[in-house]
Amino acid sequence: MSENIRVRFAPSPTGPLHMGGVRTALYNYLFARKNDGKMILRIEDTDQTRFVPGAEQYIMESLAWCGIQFDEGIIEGGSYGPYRQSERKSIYAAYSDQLIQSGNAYYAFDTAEELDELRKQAEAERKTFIYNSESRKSLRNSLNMNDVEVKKHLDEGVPYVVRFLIPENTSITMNDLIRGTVTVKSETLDDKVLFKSDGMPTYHLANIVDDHLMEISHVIRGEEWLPSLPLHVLLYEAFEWKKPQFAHLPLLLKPDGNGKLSKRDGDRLGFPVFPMQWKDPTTGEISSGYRENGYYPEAFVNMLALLGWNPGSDQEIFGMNELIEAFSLDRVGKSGSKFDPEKTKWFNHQYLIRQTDEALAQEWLKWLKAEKNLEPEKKKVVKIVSLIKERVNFVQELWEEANFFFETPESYDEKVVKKRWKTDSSEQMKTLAILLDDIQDFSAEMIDEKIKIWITENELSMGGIMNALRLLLVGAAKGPHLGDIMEVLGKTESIKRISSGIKALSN
RNA sequence: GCUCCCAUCGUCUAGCCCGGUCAGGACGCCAGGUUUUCAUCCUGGUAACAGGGGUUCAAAUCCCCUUGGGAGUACCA
Repeated sequence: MSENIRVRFAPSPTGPLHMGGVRTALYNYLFARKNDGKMILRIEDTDQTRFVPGAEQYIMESLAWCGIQFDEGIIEGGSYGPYRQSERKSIYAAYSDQLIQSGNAYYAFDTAEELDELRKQAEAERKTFIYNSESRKSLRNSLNMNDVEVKKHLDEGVPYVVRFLIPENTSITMNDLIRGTVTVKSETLDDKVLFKSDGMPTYHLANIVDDHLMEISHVIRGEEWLPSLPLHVLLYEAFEWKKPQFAHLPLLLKPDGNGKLSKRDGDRLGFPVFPMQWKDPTTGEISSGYRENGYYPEAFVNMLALLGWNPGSDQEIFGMNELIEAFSLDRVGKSGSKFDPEKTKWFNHQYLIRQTDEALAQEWLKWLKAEKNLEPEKKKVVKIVSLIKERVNFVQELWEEANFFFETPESYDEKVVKKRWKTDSSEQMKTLAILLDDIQDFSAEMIDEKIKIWITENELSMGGIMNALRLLLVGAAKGPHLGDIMEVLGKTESIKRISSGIKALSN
């Protein structure tokens, strides 16, 4: 029996989760489900200064909207809790102490200001200050003090942090499921802070301790963590703990130019970068979300899944269960992916046209009530939707393609008038109106048949008649089959539009 | 700057590990066809192995260098 698969998604509640984060969560989720493992949500809120109210709630709601479910977490519970690091505060100090005792960490009494100053100085000389095997020899830390001095500092309550002691002259070899073997020399690493002077652990310590305690088997996270992997590996070794397997996901890049996808790109190029709308609690600024923009969560997830992973086949449309079935970490690419807002729309189109007419009508009915204060008969809406759904990417775009079903045209597209409204159109339309009035069963089939016969008998041009008629009924050169339009409008409305149109255009 | 990661059409990508295919698919774009219009749809087209060196009968595929891009470099995660 192999080990139990346990993965976690560990966001920091410092703001809305952006789509890159959603993708990381998604890959974790797919991996867990595929391998009969557990998916855990852990909130990493060790930085009290960056706490943003509502962010935690937002993260959970977004993931729920996407259909990403957790087996353990702050809502779901579980036997490895608590799942919020701020509530695990008491756990970490002992591990920090353990590292000091084993000689893997030390106290550092340098103040933030002192270090800032050193960084500034180094920068002036076009160098970078690093707290490492070289510089630590001349700084205010326990490595340079005897036990009495250290104790004195501690007893007097001098603020301190705990730093990890990077071993000298070794090379660290790490294995990444996506990148293979990565090797780094220990001299290039710095003695990272593990425990802050405010009594909270840093990400590095809390993360390793919690992953160990929660028996995480696979750490699947963004590539921005790759540079701290050596530290994490060293930490596991210092604790003498079994390491999880690591997989560092490539980043999501901006659609144009270079760099990591950011909120600004969305504003600039006009697409959401967040799954749901977010209102900044301090500035009140609103960032748009996929949900509010009319995207189906399935489409959003499908798009995200294919951004950096592929099934190795030509299939592009995947439901969640199909994604789970097909997913594997070794088909995740190594290079960053530029996000394509256009293809995202295409995905939504694919999901929209797969909705049943009934379901789509239900959605649109809600929209019509909310946006246009219309409450049309459902049967009619189902019919309209069946006629036009192929044309749109979003439910809210249906109106643009179908407004004429609800509103009598008030103006007529001038270009079309010029092209389609001929001198004899007026007479022809009058005759046609009488013909239509005569039809008892006002169905598309019947209408089509009658018109066709009339046109043939009088040797009229199909295009000429139909285009002029369309102009009167729709006001423009757009829309589905005319027979269908008239069936939906009904006899009375159709004839009314023809008469008023003739009147308007004869002036 | 330093450390690490990455590199196939404009974009997402298959192919690379285990060298031999007209380098395949999708989005977008363009053209043609269907249609009473528009859209859909169908057909076709556009367009890539970053550059250079090796290894080999043969390199997108293996090796090296260059270039380009990305990330990290906080008492943030």
